[in-house]
Amino acid sequence: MMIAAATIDGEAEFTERQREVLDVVLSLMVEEGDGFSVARIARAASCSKETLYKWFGDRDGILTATVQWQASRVRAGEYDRQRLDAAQLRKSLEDFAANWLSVISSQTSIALNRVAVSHAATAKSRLGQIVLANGRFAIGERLKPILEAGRAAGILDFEDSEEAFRAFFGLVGRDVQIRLLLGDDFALDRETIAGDARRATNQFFVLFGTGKGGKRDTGAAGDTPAAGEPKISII
Amino acid sequence: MMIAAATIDGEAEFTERQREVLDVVLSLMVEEGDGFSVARIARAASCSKETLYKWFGDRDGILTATVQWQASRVRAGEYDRQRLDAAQLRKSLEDFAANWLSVISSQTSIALNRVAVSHAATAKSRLGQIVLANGRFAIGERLKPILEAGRAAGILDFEDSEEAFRAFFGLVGRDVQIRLLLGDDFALDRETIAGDARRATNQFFVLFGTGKGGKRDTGAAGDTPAAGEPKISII
DNA sequence: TTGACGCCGTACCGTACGGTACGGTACATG
DNA sequence: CATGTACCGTACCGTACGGTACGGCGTCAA
Repeated sequence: MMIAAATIDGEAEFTERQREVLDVVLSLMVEEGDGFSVARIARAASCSKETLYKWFGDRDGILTATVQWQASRVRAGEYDRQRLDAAQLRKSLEDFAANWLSVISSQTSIALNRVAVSHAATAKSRLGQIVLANGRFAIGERLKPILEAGRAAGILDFEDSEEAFRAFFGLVGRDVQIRLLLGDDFALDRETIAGDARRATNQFFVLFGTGKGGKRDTGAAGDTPAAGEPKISII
Repeated sequence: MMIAAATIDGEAEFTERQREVLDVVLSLMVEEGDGFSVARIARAASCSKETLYKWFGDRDGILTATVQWQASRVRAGEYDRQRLDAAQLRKSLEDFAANWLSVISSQTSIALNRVAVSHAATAKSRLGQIVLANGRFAIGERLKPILEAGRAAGILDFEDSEEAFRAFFGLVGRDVQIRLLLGDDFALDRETIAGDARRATNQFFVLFGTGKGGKRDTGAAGDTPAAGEPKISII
């Protein structure tokens, strides 16, 4: 009984043992996509199939719980936005971009997105919605206040923060995610990520900056501080 | 015997009957993802499973042939680049963007990309590479000469045409493809596509235009000519 | 007419999977 | 100790799928 439930936003409550099992499922996803059987999960996690079905209902419930568990795990990292000058805003955006690039290029994110995409074809799965809510839309809701603060401070200029965010999204991500999802294993090391983040931020400032304090160049970045560990989530 | 073979670039040769069958497979993909059996294909296409296996080898061969058939089908549409002034270049890019947006938001493209993404998890399938070659990289190779012509004419300024293309790619696509792949069924009608294409082109000119003849605004587009039918491919 | 060929429809086979049931064990509670 | 609970390991079941085999039919060429 007592199937572990959770919301689309990833607010799931799992026991310690359940989290262990879900981590095993996650590693299976990374290694084999979603082409593994429930029996394989049970073997890898040293638990019984009966327990898995009792906890999560069915196979799709196991995958859903895994995605929610991953989503709820990395919820930390609030970007400070006091002391807002152009340099500070630029650094925030750059960190944000680097962080997001490191997330979407991680094996975990690729695996989760692949599974969610393949399950999105058959509408009877919420995986796609969950990944969207905790990926694309979560970072949108987290970045837009920063952009709006930049506008309030006279550093940025745009009408719709959603549109501004989507432009930033495109400048940062470009073709990275679709290429990775389709199996193009091109390298994306720390230096590349940092350079891409810097370039995207520069381009964003060219498009939406007011000029009050921002440098302007659209070329490739030179030396730039390495991005920190991923603080924002997700998927 | 005689399994129908084709290259990664989609240069496949199929008989009329084979093409009929592959179109049926394509419609099945659109309707049900890749969760259909070979028996289902045979029933829907009124052919025997034995014939399918004879033609395409195995199930993965059927899917691969379908992707290649779709890729080889829509190979038309070469953008003219004589008479290159800024307005002409701007229109080319705008058409290109609108065209690509209409392609990636089509049910066919979404279905094919979903199948390719899910199969990219297990390395024993070429689907991801085929879609990449005929999607992302094909449009890159088709657009970059246009960009370089614009640079040669003094209208655009960039160092690396690949980087310029990727910026254009990001400005046009933004979050559209990943949202659609994950099942976010948001509307993308002709007017929206035309407006997005115009906005992206404007932003691209802001970033990479020399100013020799291009208007400059980054805001949302007003009235704009509707995009034509998809002329460039693909997937 | 005969035979070869290509294809359809269907039956068949082995397997692997999702899901359930059951026995056994550790532990906690009274 | 007795009882209940939660779980593991394994066996089991029904089904559905990938892949193969076979009979039959239309076509075409000799």
